[in-house]
Amino acid sequence: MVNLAMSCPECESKRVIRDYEKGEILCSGCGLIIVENVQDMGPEWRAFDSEQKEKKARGGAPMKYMRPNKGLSTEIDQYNRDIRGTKISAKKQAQFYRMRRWHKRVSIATSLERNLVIALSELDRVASSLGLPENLKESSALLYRKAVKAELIRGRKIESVVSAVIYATCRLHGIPRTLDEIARVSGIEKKEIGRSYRFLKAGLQIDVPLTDPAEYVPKFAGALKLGGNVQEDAVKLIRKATKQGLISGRGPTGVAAASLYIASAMHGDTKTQREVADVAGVTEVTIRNRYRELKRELGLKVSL
DNA sequence: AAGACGAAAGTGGTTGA
DNA sequence: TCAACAACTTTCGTCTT
Repeated sequence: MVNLAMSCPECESKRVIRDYEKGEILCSGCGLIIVENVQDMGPEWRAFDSEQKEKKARGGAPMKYMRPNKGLSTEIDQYNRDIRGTKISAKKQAQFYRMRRWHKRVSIATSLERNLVIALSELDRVASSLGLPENLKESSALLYRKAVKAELIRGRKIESVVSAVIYATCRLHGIPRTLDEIARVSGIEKKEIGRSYRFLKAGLQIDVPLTDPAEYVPKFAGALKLGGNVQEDAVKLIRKATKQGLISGRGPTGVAAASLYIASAMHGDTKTQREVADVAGVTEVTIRNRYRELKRELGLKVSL
Protein backbone atom coordinates (compact mmCIF):
# COMPACT_ATOMS: atom_id res chain seq x y z
CA MET A 1 0.00 0.00 0.00
CA VAL A 2 1.38 3.32 -1.02
CA ASN A 3 -0.01 6.79 -0.62
CA LEU A 4 -0.42 8.59 -3.88
CA ALA A 5 -0.11 12.30 -4.39
CA MET A 6 -3.66 12.90 -5.48
CA SER A 7 -6.98 13.69 -3.93
CA CYS A 8 -10.14 11.65 -4.13
CA PRO A 9 -12.64 12.96 -6.70
CA GLU A 10 -15.51 12.00 -4.39
CA CYS A 11 -14.62 13.21 -0.93
CA GLU A 12 -11.65 15.49 -1.77
CA SER A 13 -9.54 13.82 0.90
CA LYS A 14 -5.85 13.21 0.31
CA ARG A 15 -6.12 9.58 1.36
CA VAL A 16 -5.80 7.97 -2.02
CA ILE A 17 -3.77 4.81 -1.82
CA ARG A 18 -2.65 2.09 -4.09
CA ASP A 19 -3.35 -1.49 -3.14
CA TYR A 20 -0.82 -3.66 -4.91
CA GLU A 21 -2.41 -6.95 -3.91
CA LYS A 22 -5.80 -6.18 -5.32
CA GLY A 23 -4.45 -4.07 -8.13
CA GLU A 24 -6.61 -1.11 -7.31
CA ILE A 25 -6.25 2.57 -6.67
CA LEU A 26 -8.78 3.63 -4.06
CA CYS A 27 -9.67 6.26 -1.51
CA SER A 28 -9.22 5.09 2.03
CA GLY A 29 -11.47 7.91 3.19
CA CYS A 30 -14.70 7.07 1.41
CA GLY A 31 -13.81 3.71 -0.07
CA LEU A 32 -14.24 4.76 -3.67
CA ILE A 33 -12.33 2.58 -6.08
CA ILE A 34 -10.81 4.96 -8.57
CA VAL A 35 -8.99 2.52 -10.84
CA GLU A 36 -9.36 -1.22 -11.01
CA ASN A 37 -7.04 -3.82 -12.46
CA VAL A 38 -3.95 -1.69 -12.37
CA GLN A 39 -1.08 -3.44 -14.00
CA ASP A 40 2.36 -2.66 -12.82
CA MET A 41 4.59 -2.47 -15.83
CA GLY A 42 7.76 -1.66 -13.96
CA PRO A 43 9.96 -3.89 -11.88
CA GLU A 44 8.57 -4.83 -8.51
CA TRP A 45 11.65 -3.58 -6.69
CA ARG A 46 12.75 -0.06 -6.22
CA ALA A 47 16.25 1.21 -6.59
CA PHE A 48 17.51 4.42 -5.11
CA ASP A 49 20.73 4.79 -6.99
CA SER A 50 22.36 3.29 -10.02
CA GLU A 51 24.47 0.91 -7.99
CA GLN A 52 21.41 -0.67 -6.46
CA LYS A 53 19.75 -0.77 -9.80
CA GLU A 54 22.68 -2.67 -11.20
CA LYS A 55 22.51 -5.20 -8.41
CA LYS A 56 18.79 -5.71 -8.40
CA ALA A 57 18.18 -5.90 -12.11
CA ARG A 58 18.28 -9.50 -13.10
CA GLY A 59 16.80 -9.50 -16.54
CA GLY A 60 19.77 -9.74 -18.82
CA ALA A 61 19.47 -10.12 -22.53
CA PRO A 62 16.65 -12.30 -23.79
CA MET A 63 17.76 -15.84 -24.30
CA LYS A 64 17.18 -15.88 -28.01
CA TYR A 65 19.83 -13.29 -28.66
CA MET A 66 22.47 -15.30 -26.96
CA ARG A 67 24.57 -17.93 -28.52
CA PRO A 68 22.37 -20.96 -28.74
CA ASN A 69 23.17 -23.70 -26.35
CA LYS A 70 25.73 -21.75 -24.43
CA GLY A 71 25.28 -21.19 -20.75
CA LEU A 72 22.19 -23.33 -20.58
CA SER A 73 23.48 -26.70 -21.60
CA THR A 74 25.32 -29.29 -19.62
CA GLU A 75 28.41 -31.03 -20.77
CA ILE A 76 29.63 -34.41 -19.78
CA ASP A 77 33.36 -34.20 -19.81
CA GLN A 78 35.58 -36.56 -21.67
CA TYR A 79 37.93 -37.69 -18.95
CA ASN A 80 36.95 -41.04 -17.60
CA ARG A 81 37.74 -40.23 -14.01
CA ASP A 82 35.64 -39.81 -10.96
CA ILE A 83 35.80 -36.72 -8.82
CA ARG A 84 38.87 -37.91 -7.01
CA GLY A 85 40.66 -38.44 -10.30
CA THR A 86 40.89 -42.19 -10.19
CA LYS A 87 40.01 -44.16 -13.29
CA ILE A 88 36.57 -45.64 -13.42
CA SER A 89 35.68 -49.11 -14.48
CA ALA A 90 35.34 -50.16 -18.11
CA LYS A 91 31.69 -50.84 -17.59
CA LYS A 92 31.13 -47.36 -16.25
CA GLN A 93 33.19 -45.92 -19.06
CA ALA A 94 30.97 -47.55 -21.62
CA GLN A 95 27.97 -46.16 -19.83
CA PHE A 96 29.38 -42.65 -19.86
CA TYR A 97 30.19 -42.98 -23.51
CA ARG A 98 26.58 -43.77 -24.27
CA MET A 99 25.43 -40.94 -22.09
CA ARG A 100 27.67 -38.48 -23.85
CA ARG A 101 26.44 -39.60 -27.21
CA TRP A 102 22.80 -39.25 -26.32
CA HIS A 103 23.36 -36.01 -24.54
CA LYS A 104 24.95 -34.57 -27.64
CA ARG A 105 22.17 -35.78 -29.87
CA VAL A 106 19.50 -34.37 -27.66
CA SER A 107 21.14 -30.97 -27.30
CA ILE A 108 21.72 -30.62 -31.00
CA ALA A 109 18.14 -31.53 -31.74
CA THR A 110 16.75 -29.02 -29.27
CA SER A 111 19.00 -26.16 -30.26
CA LEU A 112 18.17 -26.70 -33.89
CA GLU A 113 14.53 -26.80 -33.05
CA ARG A 114 14.70 -23.71 -30.93
CA ASN A 115 16.49 -21.94 -33.70
CA LEU A 116 13.84 -22.91 -36.20
CA VAL A 117 10.96 -21.96 -33.96
CA ILE A 118 12.32 -18.49 -33.48
CA ALA A 119 13.32 -18.11 -37.10
CA LEU A 120 10.04 -19.26 -38.56
CA SER A 121 7.93 -17.05 -36.36
CA GLU A 122 10.12 -14.09 -37.19
CA LEU A 123 9.90 -14.99 -40.85
CA ASP A 124 6.15 -15.10 -40.64
CA ARG A 125 5.99 -11.76 -38.91
CA VAL A 126 8.24 -9.96 -41.38
CA ALA A 127 6.69 -11.57 -44.44
CA SER A 128 3.22 -10.68 -43.27
CA SER A 129 3.96 -7.05 -42.61
CA LEU A 130 5.53 -6.84 -46.04
CA GLY A 131 2.34 -8.25 -47.51
CA LEU A 132 4.09 -11.19 -49.10
CA PRO A 133 2.07 -14.13 -50.42
CA GLU A 134 1.94 -17.50 -48.71
CA ASN A 135 3.99 -19.39 -51.27
CA LEU A 136 6.81 -16.93 -50.85
CA LYS A 137 6.84 -17.63 -47.14
CA GLU A 138 7.13 -21.30 -47.95
CA SER A 139 10.13 -20.87 -50.20
CA SER A 140 11.72 -18.57 -47.68
CA ALA A 141 11.33 -21.18 -44.99
CA LEU A 142 12.86 -23.76 -47.26
CA LEU A 143 15.78 -21.51 -48.02
CA TYR A 144 16.28 -20.86 -44.34
CA ARG A 145 16.42 -24.56 -43.62
CA LYS A 146 19.04 -24.93 -46.30
CA ALA A 147 21.01 -22.16 -44.70
CA VAL A 148 20.82 -23.90 -41.36
CA LYS A 149 21.99 -27.14 -42.89
CA ALA A 150 24.91 -25.41 -44.54
CA GLU A 151 25.79 -23.94 -41.14
CA LEU A 152 25.56 -20.40 -42.37
CA ILE A 153 23.81 -19.03 -39.34
CA ARG A 154 26.60 -19.31 -36.87
CA GLY A 155 27.95 -16.04 -35.75
CA ARG A 156 25.05 -13.92 -36.87
CA LYS A 157 21.66 -13.05 -35.58
CA ILE A 158 18.82 -15.31 -36.58
CA GLU A 159 16.79 -12.24 -37.46
CA SER A 160 19.31 -10.92 -39.89
CA VAL A 161 19.54 -14.24 -41.68
CA VAL A 162 15.76 -14.40 -41.83
CA SER A 163 15.66 -10.95 -43.38
CA ALA A 164 18.34 -11.90 -45.87
CA VAL A 165 16.42 -15.02 -46.81
CA ILE A 166 13.29 -13.01 -47.41
CA TYR A 167 15.16 -10.49 -49.48
CA ALA A 168 16.68 -13.24 -51.62
CA THR A 169 13.37 -15.00 -52.10
CA CYS A 170 11.67 -11.79 -53.13
CA ARG A 171 14.27 -11.17 -55.78
CA LEU A 172 14.08 -14.73 -57.02
CA HIS A 173 10.33 -14.40 -57.38
CA GLY A 174 10.46 -11.01 -59.01
CA ILE A 175 8.49 -9.46 -56.20
CA PRO A 176 10.44 -6.33 -55.48
CA ARG A 177 11.11 -5.44 -51.92
CA THR A 178 14.00 -3.16 -51.20
CA LEU A 179 16.49 -3.69 -48.44
CA ASP A 180 15.16 -0.51 -46.88
CA GLU A 181 11.66 -1.90 -46.53
CA ILE A 182 12.84 -5.13 -45.02
CA ALA A 183 15.13 -3.26 -42.70
CA ARG A 184 12.23 -1.17 -41.48
CA VAL A 185 9.91 -4.03 -40.58
CA SER A 186 12.55 -6.40 -39.28
CA GLY A 187 14.40 -3.86 -37.20
CA ILE A 188 17.73 -5.03 -38.55
CA GLU A 189 20.12 -2.60 -40.13
CA LYS A 190 20.27 -2.51 -43.87
CA LYS A 191 23.94 -3.23 -44.10
CA GLU A 192 23.59 -6.11 -41.70
CA ILE A 193 20.94 -7.70 -43.91
CA GLY A 194 23.06 -7.03 -46.95
CA ARG A 195 26.01 -8.73 -45.37
CA SER A 196 23.99 -11.80 -44.45
CA TYR A 197 22.47 -11.83 -47.89
CA ARG A 198 25.84 -11.86 -49.61
CA PHE A 199 27.03 -14.55 -47.27
CA LEU A 200 23.94 -16.60 -48.02
CA LYS A 201 24.35 -16.15 -51.72
CA ALA A 202 27.94 -17.31 -51.60
CA GLY A 203 27.31 -20.16 -49.22
CA LEU A 204 24.37 -21.68 -51.04
CA GLN A 205 25.57 -20.80 -54.51
CA ILE A 206 22.31 -19.33 -55.53
CA ASP A 207 22.58 -16.80 -58.27
CA VAL A 208 20.03 -14.12 -58.05
CA PRO A 209 19.39 -12.23 -61.27
CA LEU A 210 19.76 -8.49 -61.26
CA THR A 211 16.57 -6.78 -60.34
CA ASP A 212 14.71 -5.54 -63.39
CA PRO A 213 13.65 -1.93 -62.78
CA ALA A 214 10.34 -2.75 -64.46
CA GLU A 215 9.44 -4.85 -61.46
CA TYR A 216 9.18 -1.73 -59.38
CA VAL A 217 6.95 0.12 -61.79
CA PRO A 218 3.55 -1.23 -60.70
CA LYS A 219 4.38 -0.67 -57.07
CA PHE A 220 5.55 2.91 -57.47
CA ALA A 221 2.81 3.73 -59.93
CA GLY A 222 0.25 2.46 -57.48
CA ALA A 223 1.57 4.66 -54.73
CA LEU A 224 1.49 7.63 -57.09
CA LYS A 225 -1.96 6.76 -58.41
CA LEU A 226 -0.74 6.55 -61.98
CA GLY A 227 -2.75 4.66 -64.56
CA GLY A 228 -1.92 1.55 -66.54
CA ASN A 229 -0.88 3.32 -69.72
CA VAL A 230 1.61 5.43 -67.84
CA GLN A 231 3.04 2.24 -66.44
CA GLU A 232 3.27 0.70 -69.88
CA ASP A 233 5.20 3.65 -71.20
CA ALA A 234 7.51 3.59 -68.22
CA VAL A 235 8.25 -0.07 -68.87
CA LYS A 236 8.87 0.68 -72.55
CA LEU A 237 11.38 3.32 -71.56
CA ILE A 238 13.12 0.86 -69.30
CA ARG A 239 13.30 -1.70 -72.09
CA LYS A 240 14.86 0.81 -74.45
CA ALA A 241 17.29 1.96 -71.82
CA THR A 242 18.27 -1.62 -71.07
CA LYS A 243 19.08 -2.25 -74.72
CA GLN A 244 21.39 0.73 -74.72
CA GLY A 245 23.15 -0.49 -71.63
CA LEU A 246 21.99 2.48 -69.65
CA ILE A 247 20.99 0.63 -66.55
CA SER A 248 24.00 -1.49 -65.78
CA GLY A 249 25.46 -0.43 -62.51
CA ARG A 250 22.55 1.86 -61.81
CA GLY A 251 20.22 1.31 -58.94
CA PRO A 252 17.04 -0.27 -60.28
CA THR A 253 14.82 1.90 -58.12
CA GLY A 254 16.34 5.06 -59.53
CA VAL A 255 15.83 3.89 -63.11
CA ALA A 256 12.24 2.90 -62.40
CA ALA A 257 11.58 6.23 -60.71
CA ALA A 258 13.01 8.29 -63.56
CA SER A 259 11.06 6.30 -66.15
CA LEU A 260 7.86 6.80 -64.25
CA TYR A 261 8.61 10.46 -63.89
CA ILE A 262 9.07 10.84 -67.63
CA ALA A 263 6.07 8.66 -68.43
CA SER A 264 3.85 10.67 -66.12
CA ALA A 265 4.92 13.85 -67.86
CA MET A 266 4.22 12.37 -71.29
CA HIS A 267 0.69 11.67 -70.19
CA GLY A 268 0.15 15.12 -68.83
CA ASP A 269 -0.20 13.77 -65.31
CA THR A 270 3.09 15.19 -64.12
CA LYS A 271 4.29 14.23 -60.70
CA THR A 272 6.97 16.26 -59.02
CA GLN A 273 10.42 14.80 -58.64
CA ARG A 274 9.90 15.00 -54.91
CA GLU A 275 6.79 12.80 -55.03
CA VAL A 276 8.37 10.17 -57.22
CA ALA A 277 11.59 10.24 -55.23
CA ASP A 278 9.69 9.65 -52.00
CA VAL A 279 7.81 6.56 -53.10
CA ALA A 280 10.90 5.12 -54.79
CA GLY A 281 13.12 5.72 -51.81
CA VAL A 282 15.73 7.68 -53.77
CA THR A 283 16.54 11.36 -53.91
CA GLU A 284 15.49 13.91 -56.45
CA VAL A 285 19.08 14.23 -57.55
CA THR A 286 19.21 10.59 -58.57
CA ILE A 287 16.01 10.96 -60.54
CA ARG A 288 17.49 13.97 -62.29
CA ASN A 289 20.66 12.10 -63.15
CA ARG A 290 18.80 9.11 -64.58
CA TYR A 291 16.35 11.38 -66.30
CA ARG A 292 19.15 13.32 -67.92
CA GLU A 293 20.81 10.14 -69.16
CA LEU A 294 17.57 8.76 -70.53
CA LYS A 295 16.74 11.99 -72.26
CA ARG A 296 20.16 12.30 -73.83
CA GLU A 297 20.62 8.71 -74.91
CA LEU A 298 17.12 8.04 -76.11
CA GLY A 299 16.71 11.39 -77.75
CA LEU A 300 13.56 12.15 -75.86
CA LYS A 301 11.82 15.38 -76.45
CA VAL A 302 9.82 15.90 -73.33
CA SER A 303 8.58 19.26 -72.31
CA LEU A 304 8.49 19.62 -68.60
C1' DA B 1 6.41 30.14 -53.26
C1' DA B 2 7.25 25.78 -55.26
C1' DG B 3 9.64 23.04 -58.21
C1' DA B 4 13.57 22.01 -61.16
C1' DC B 5 18.45 22.10 -61.91
C1' DG B 6 23.25 21.08 -61.05
C1' DA B 7 27.73 21.65 -58.48
C1' DA B 8 30.33 20.11 -54.64
C1' DA B 9 31.30 17.49 -50.79
C1' DG B 10 30.26 13.32 -48.06
C1' DT B 11 28.93 8.25 -47.41
C1' DG B 12 29.13 3.19 -47.65
C1' DG B 13 30.38 -0.53 -50.44
C1' DT B 14 33.19 -2.88 -54.12
C1' DT B 15 37.50 -3.91 -56.32
C1' DG B 16 42.15 -4.62 -57.35
C1' DA B 17 46.95 -4.35 -55.87
C1' DT C 1 44.69 -4.36 -45.69
C1' DC C 2 44.51 -0.17 -48.06
C1' DA C 3 43.49 3.15 -51.62
C1' DA C 4 40.94 4.18 -55.77
C1' DC C 5 36.47 4.25 -57.53
C1' DA C 6 31.41 4.38 -58.86
C1' DA C 7 26.84 5.19 -57.42
C1' DC C 8 24.12 7.63 -54.54
C1' DT C 9 22.97 11.16 -50.95
C1' DT C 10 23.09 15.67 -48.70
C1' DT C 11 23.33 20.30 -49.00
C1' DC C 12 23.01 24.50 -51.08
C1' DG C 13 22.66 28.30 -54.41
C1' DT C 14 20.41 29.60 -58.73
C1' DC C 15 16.94 29.64 -62.20
C1' DT C 16 12.05 29.02 -63.92
C1' DT C 17 7.12 29.00 -63.64
